Amino acid sequence: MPLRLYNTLSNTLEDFIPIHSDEVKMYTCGPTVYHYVHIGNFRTFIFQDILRRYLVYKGYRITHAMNITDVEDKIISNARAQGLSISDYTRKYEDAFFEDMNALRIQRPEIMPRATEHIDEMLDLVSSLQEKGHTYEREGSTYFRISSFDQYGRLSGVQVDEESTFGQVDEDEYSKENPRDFVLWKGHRDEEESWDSPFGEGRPGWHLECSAMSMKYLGETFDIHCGGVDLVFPHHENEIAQSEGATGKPFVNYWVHGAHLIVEGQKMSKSLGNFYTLRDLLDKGYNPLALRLLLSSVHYRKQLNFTFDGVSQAQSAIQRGNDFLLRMGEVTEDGPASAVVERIVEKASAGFEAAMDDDLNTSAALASVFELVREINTLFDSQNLNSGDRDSVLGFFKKANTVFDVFNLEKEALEDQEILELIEERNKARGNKDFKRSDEIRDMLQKKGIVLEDGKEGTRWKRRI
RNA sequence: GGCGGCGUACCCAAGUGGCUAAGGGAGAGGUCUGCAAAACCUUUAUGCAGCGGUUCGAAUCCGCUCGCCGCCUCCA
Repeated sequence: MPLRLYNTLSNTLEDFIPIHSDEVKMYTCGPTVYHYVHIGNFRTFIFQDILRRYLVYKGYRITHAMNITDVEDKIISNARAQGLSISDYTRKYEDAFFEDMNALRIQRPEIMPRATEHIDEMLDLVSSLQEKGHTYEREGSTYFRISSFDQYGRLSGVQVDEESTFGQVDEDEYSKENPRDFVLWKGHRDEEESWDSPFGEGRPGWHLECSAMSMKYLGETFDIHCGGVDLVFPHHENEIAQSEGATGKPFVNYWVHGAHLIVEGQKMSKSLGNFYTLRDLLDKGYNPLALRLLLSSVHYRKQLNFTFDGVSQAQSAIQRGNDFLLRMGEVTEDGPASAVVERIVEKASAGFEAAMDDDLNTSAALASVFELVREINTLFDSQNLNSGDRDSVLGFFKKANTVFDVFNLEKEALEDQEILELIEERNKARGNKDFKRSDEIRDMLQKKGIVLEDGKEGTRWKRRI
């Protein structure tokens, strides 16, 4: 079955058919590195990660590019205020971004270009646009004239006539022919860092980098472009205008946008005091994978209300999956998989793929995983499982986890000597009815995050996530 | 002013015309245990914001009402 994706360009669900049958080229708008990336940004990056991983799951080779915006108004003013160069200022946040991505198990895109390293490509693009009559110059800056591109507004549905403009227009935009015209190259001001160019000394407009870098690495027409909904207008609309204006070819076939995150029912903002970075959650003791699951488990086109209770709930759900994997590790009897187990695995697998194929219905996909957990647990309790069953179940789990990547499939140091010795000592104490000593050991391990489970088959231990 | 989304159990959340309304969390009961905890199982919506309509049949389609949120301006 083909993957179906909601394409903002057509406002409908479409079968996903890449330009090359076995290969997907995709571009996602990356972070502006002027601050630590917040959990709302990560909601978008995680949805993109799920998409990319599911494409790989479907067997596609993937080339994924994500830009790093390291030149932009806030960066320039913050860097100046701290007396740093742009690169010294941004590098810290860029490094932090990569750390956070690792913690959240967001796969690193194949190509992560920095805007400041692609000024030449951006200038080439402006030159092409100039040759084709899409630009004009005012007060040292070069603008894109949207009236020269008749498809303008096709993605967002925004009307180009001036009367439909609502709200205020920036003062320094008064000189534009149309308030919706956007800057390609900003003329030099004050002591800002700047670059020489055929359009005068200056720096690139924000929209320019994504067009220049995506086409450089993915071609003039490529498969998927993602971002948060807020980018539909004007950013992505402008990207289309710049790219198609310059090449005369379709820029992107599928535009896929993720809904925003709100916090405790309100828009996340610093003034409301509900603005969180991953670091804030780690400081409060939450596991990054719990955030990953929470952010993955709501459909990407539905607004997600972040709460701390939600993170805890996700953490418990991961624990349930990990506990299940521990139990599967205890299956010892050799033998071929039974028909019952095979049926359960097939059902789960079909359910998982049908859900993901349906515009990445992650909630339903996870339901398939947990339904299997319950059914196999029941069989496990009746002692009916052998190694074939286990391998079949784990095979499914492993595959599903290539997409979600929240469960612990590593056989972690179960032979951890110190812990095993303590458990043995405790069981001896229990045998001698020395419950004071046995409880002491139990409490001590508990404090280290290790939970003991006394059951029929003896004592099992696990680490809490 | 324009455009759009959402409202399903105590919480999160699938389901968008027809079998018993997924799944997770929490609570309750049970199994296990020295006691616990943990784990596992069972269980919890005659009901899908409200009111009307279409239909043999609606959470699902249509209309109105109420409530929440977003975009149109830098923004994931």
